[in-house]
Amino acid sequence: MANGTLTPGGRKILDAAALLFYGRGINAVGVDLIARQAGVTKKTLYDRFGSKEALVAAYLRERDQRWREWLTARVSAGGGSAYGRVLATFDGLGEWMRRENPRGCAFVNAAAELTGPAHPGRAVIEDQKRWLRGYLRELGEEAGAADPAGLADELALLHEGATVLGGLSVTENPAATARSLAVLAMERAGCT
Amino acid sequence: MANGTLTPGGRKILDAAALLFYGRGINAVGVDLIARQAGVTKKTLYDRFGSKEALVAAYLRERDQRWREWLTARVSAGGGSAYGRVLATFDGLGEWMRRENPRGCAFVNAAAELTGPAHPGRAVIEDQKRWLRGYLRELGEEAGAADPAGLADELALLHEGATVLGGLSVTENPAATARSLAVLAMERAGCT
DNA sequence: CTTGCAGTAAACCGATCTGTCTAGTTCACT
DNA sequence: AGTGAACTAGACAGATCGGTTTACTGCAAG
Repeated sequence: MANGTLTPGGRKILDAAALLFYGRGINAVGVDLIARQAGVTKKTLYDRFGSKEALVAAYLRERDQRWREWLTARVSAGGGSAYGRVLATFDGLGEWMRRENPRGCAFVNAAAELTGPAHPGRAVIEDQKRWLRGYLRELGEEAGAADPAGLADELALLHEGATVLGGLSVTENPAATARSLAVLAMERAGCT
Repeated sequence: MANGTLTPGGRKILDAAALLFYGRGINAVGVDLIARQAGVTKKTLYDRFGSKEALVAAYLRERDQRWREWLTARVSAGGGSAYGRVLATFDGLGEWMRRENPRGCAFVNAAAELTGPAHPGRAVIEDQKRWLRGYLRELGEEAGAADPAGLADELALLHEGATVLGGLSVTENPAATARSLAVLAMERAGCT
């Protein structure tokens, strides 16, 4: 079920599901609505994905992949120093939030709904969070942080905080706030 | 429908609802289950609260109230300086998370599920976030922050970030991490 | 030419959803 | 003694839930 091996019907279903799941919540969206919105019958949906659970997991997996590819590409494209690359993750986050995350982090939202520990979506959520922390740790290491793991914890916390505040639109520009705190964190960590 | 004016049946319903809504998600919990868990009939539930929407709002309202009272009491009881009171909010958050927030912020989780703008719970969520920011702003002011509003944005972001990470249990002690970042933010703000 | 995959159309399943209703009981207050 | 509030018990309604099934069409590859 890799991305390329998706039938046209499957593609339409996943696109419709992504929009509906993120916009209205996972439990609030039924498979009938997804199929209708995708212009596809329910049979096609079950032929392609097998269950709603699996469709949810596929939705999260694809969103995770898109975010990773987009962020790493944007950070690499900047061409700045290692120090600058860490800060670029916050600029990237801000842009992503504006464009794709009006309702906050899709994974945090999903975690709020997928309470059963057996749900296949839970593994995807954990993966997503673990990846970001690992990525930030790498960048922190390259920037010469004295304690890369500790710095990664701080940076991850800033990322999550910004995303939540952006979703609740309680603050003006949370990504910029997070970025300015990241500067302090990096200075303390001895980054250059 | 103030807290004290709640009938015994209403009390049991609200207690059961709070446990179920927070633990399993709002949309995943039906009124039948709430009534059964409360040892009460559905009629009582509808006589007391009128609708599930209203019950959800009441649940959020009460949780908000409990959090506010607990935090302010804890911060005041410390008896420290204004500077110390700001940091005490993070100690309080850490304790609260350990005791009451294993699944993250109830309001962020609720916001993920209550996507309809007309839902009465949305106003409670906004209130909750606005209150925390205002409280942090007051404390920052007392601590002599050059830009109390800006500092409040930073502190609120740290609070939310810690809560989210705590709910996903991706980091060891997110409240302590947030607290250490808060120190940096306060130093920059010129707090004494 | 045929096999098999991707798809449509639509009926069907049992369970559960929010919400309503009737009928009757307990109990405190006046 | 009488009233009204709070409650139990349980049937009922219409909609929707996730999921299955049967029958049929279009089409590309061997």
